[in-house]
Amino acid sequence: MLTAMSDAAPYDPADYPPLAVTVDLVLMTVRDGRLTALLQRREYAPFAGYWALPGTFVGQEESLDTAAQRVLAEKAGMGARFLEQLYSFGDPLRDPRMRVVTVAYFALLPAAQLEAALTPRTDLVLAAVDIDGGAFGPDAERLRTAFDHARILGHAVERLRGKLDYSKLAFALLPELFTLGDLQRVHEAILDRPLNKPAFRRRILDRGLIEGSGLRETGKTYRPAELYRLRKLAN
Amino acid sequence: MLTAMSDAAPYDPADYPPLAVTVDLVLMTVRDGRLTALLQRREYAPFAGYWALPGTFVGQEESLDTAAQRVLAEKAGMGARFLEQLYSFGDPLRDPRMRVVTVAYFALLPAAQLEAALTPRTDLVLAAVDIDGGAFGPDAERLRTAFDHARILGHAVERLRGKLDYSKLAFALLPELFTLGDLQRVHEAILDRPLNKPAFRRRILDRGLIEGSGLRETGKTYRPAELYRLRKLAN
DNA sequence: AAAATAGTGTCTTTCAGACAGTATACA
DNA sequence: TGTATACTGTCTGAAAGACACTATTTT
Repeated sequence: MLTAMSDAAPYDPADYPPLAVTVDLVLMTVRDGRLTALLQRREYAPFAGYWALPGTFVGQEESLDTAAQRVLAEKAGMGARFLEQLYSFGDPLRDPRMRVVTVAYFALLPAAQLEAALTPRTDLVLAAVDIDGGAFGPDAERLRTAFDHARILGHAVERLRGKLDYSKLAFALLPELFTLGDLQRVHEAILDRPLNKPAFRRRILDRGLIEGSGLRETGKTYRPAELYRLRKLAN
Repeated sequence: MLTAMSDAAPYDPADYPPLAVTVDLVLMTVRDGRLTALLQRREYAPFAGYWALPGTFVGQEESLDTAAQRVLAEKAGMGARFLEQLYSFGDPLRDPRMRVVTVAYFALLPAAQLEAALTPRTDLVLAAVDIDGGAFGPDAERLRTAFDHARILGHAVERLRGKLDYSKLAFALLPELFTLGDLQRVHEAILDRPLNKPAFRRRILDRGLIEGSGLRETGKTYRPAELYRLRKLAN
């Protein structure tokens, strides 16, 4: 029986059971109006042929955030515009081989940037995801997900929706210059429902987070929209 | 250098560095109009004389939630009305003795219930907390907190505020029967600001989560308020 | 009656949804 | 000129803040 550590004298190493700790990354973007996450096909048992989140063991001298950034750099090449810890999962049976506690993170990237980083790989897919953690391939077929990763995906979508209105997270999914239409489509993809255009514009502009660039779209067959950018100011 | 595990063949135990994993608990209540958390005075180095959150090591065969419930039972006797994972902290230097990753939880209890469970102990205090993680003793003196526990406290207060409006968490801080005034005082303590009474009543009653009991307060020197209870219905 | 809080009515402001209209690019 | 989308004006309804008022209990 374990006892509460703050009751105890200084630790005896025999007192604590060492566990493996990993970080799993939900790397998301909005592509073609759908919220998607990067999944990797597993080659080996268990769950061979199933799709899993990219992850890594946490090193002995490494913080959780650093481990997450390391996974991100491996998959997407250095930068993400948004990286945040999501939730930790520690069911003793979540990995059938051994006891592993995982700390899930989620990261956001503009679609163009993420797709560019992925080109060489064939075992990676950007899967559309829903609030229940369901993942769907290019032909809308359901993908079988490994371990408890469906649950992690569901948490990520939920967090994204919850923070959309009061954070700057949507801008991490867009290039530096974007139109209000682009921004609305990102919001609609995350919330999975259409939004009222005038109300959306008013709400966004009233927040004062973005400013017009004076530039306009080009190459469109209809009236080009003004390009906005995130204001550089505080926080 | 570690490699992403989903690239690797089945684990070689030498591949992963085992870490100690603990659970720390922010056990909160509202007392005398102030949001407070349970802290325990540390007897031994490091941080002897400082105040720390109660915690425990996570057992080899034990889920994170179960470990949190175990700490809760040790401090408050079985029941909490609300227990939720908060955030994980894994800075390599957060504990000077050894590498410890901690998963923080927070739990809510009515003040009367928590105070009853605490009576025998003198090394425990219900400290008023603020959004910056500051902790204050019975005479409003600032308490020195151990490890990164101030940061954990700040996260807990922030989470509580964020979820107050769209969850039932406030009711976990009240007895089964309570007045609308009691409920408003709980909200005000968590948000640390006064609320408008008619607007508060309308908002709460329109949500339909509570129902009048037909009973009234007794023993008050002024008009007794109606006692409400949480409706037993769905979710 | 005084004191103290419970509980209500109503005015105003704010903000989102709805919807129709005008504006401007290219084919 | 047609078409597609950008952008705007305005009505309506929902909900919160402010504030004054009435109600009900004990002392």
